[in-house]
Amino acid sequence: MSEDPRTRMLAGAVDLMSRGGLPAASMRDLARHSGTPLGSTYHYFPGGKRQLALEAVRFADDQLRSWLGRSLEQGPVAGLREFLAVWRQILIDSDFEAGCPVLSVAVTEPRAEEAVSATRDAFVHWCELLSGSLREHGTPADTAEALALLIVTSVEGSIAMCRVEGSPRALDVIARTLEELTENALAQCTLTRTLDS
Amino acid sequence: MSEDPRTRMLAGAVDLMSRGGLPAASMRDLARHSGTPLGSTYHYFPGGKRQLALEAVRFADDQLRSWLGRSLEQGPVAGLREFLAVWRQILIDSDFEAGCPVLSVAVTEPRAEEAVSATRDAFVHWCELLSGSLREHGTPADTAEALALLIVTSVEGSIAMCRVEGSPRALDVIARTLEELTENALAQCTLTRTLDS
DNA sequence: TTCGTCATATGACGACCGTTATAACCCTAG
DNA sequence: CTAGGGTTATAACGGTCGTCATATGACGAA
Repeated sequence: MSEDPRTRMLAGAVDLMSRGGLPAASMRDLARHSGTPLGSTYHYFPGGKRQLALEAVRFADDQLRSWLGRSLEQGPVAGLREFLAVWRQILIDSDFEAGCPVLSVAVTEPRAEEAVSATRDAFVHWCELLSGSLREHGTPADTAEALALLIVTSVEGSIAMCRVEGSPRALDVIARTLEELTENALAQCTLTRTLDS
Repeated sequence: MSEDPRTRMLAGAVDLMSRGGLPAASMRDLARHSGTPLGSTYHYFPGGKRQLALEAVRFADDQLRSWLGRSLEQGPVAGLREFLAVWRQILIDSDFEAGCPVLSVAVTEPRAEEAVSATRDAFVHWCELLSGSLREHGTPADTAEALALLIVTSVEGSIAMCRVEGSPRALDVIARTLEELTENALAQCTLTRTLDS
């Protein structure tokens, strides 16, 4: 609750962004929402809203990468489950008013903004974490990449769909399919390895 | 180019929305963009921006449903290809500045707005069109629904990802996977029917 | 022609935006 | 205690937003 103001502002910006994209995260709302004075904003973020948006996206990216990386130590399926569980919790905790902050910025901002390239980095990071874990467990590189991309994109789409439906249905339905596909990719590789030996 | 002003405004609103969500579609920009006077906006849309947003989402929904429905007459795979091709074209024609207008509104707007429930309707419509075609070709209902949901969500996520990447890569990669999954679902059902007879 | 209706044009209103300047405050160093 | 830099508070700037009132034009009906 009482971290340093700068971190509080970043976390607040992530939360506001996840509810309506960057336009919904006004400097005044952000100051009120994070319990910091409006005047301080430009003390911590001299670059103004652009810098704040950029750092907020990276903040959300780092946070999810940390969660995802830790749970991937227990294998790709555990990582997938964590990936899904995190977003499901965010949806439910916010009564389906919040979604993925990275997607919100990706959709909302003009493509030239630095914050947008940070969203691309975030998506790529998540894909690489997942596909890397799949490859470590024997999945061929192209299959791993395709499956990781399918996971990230369908989860992002599902988050938005859940938000407008006011229900975690979409996320739960694709969860089953994605788990099957992942287990399938892993089983196929163990089969291959068995045949090779 | 010279349809009635009301339709021009709706099409213009869809285009602006697809580039940065509803906040990016200001009434002034829309008037300029669609070649209609600002004062006329409230003549055609007395409900103001809310009504315009609602109708614009339905407009985009109807348009895609028409395209999708027509191509689905040639089977689920043809429909899937059309679904992907439409978005790919929009991305490329706009130099990756435009995405899915429905997703933009879904992410941008507070959940209480009527326009948001129109986005939910759109997503549901597309899922139903796809899953309906799959069922018509013998796929079991639950499999059809899960696959259709996976298609719509992953395509939506991919559109956003392509936009920030400035490349159709994501869409092309998931296209292959989705086609395989669809053909698999169809093959499995014909196999089942063969065994039954 | 005169009127009335539909469409276009213009300008203004209050509200909020991002941003900045400036004044008050706290707290540690000397 | 005093001095001074880092932080907080307040007010204001120009600009854009959605919205509306009003004025001007087009044009068929009486």
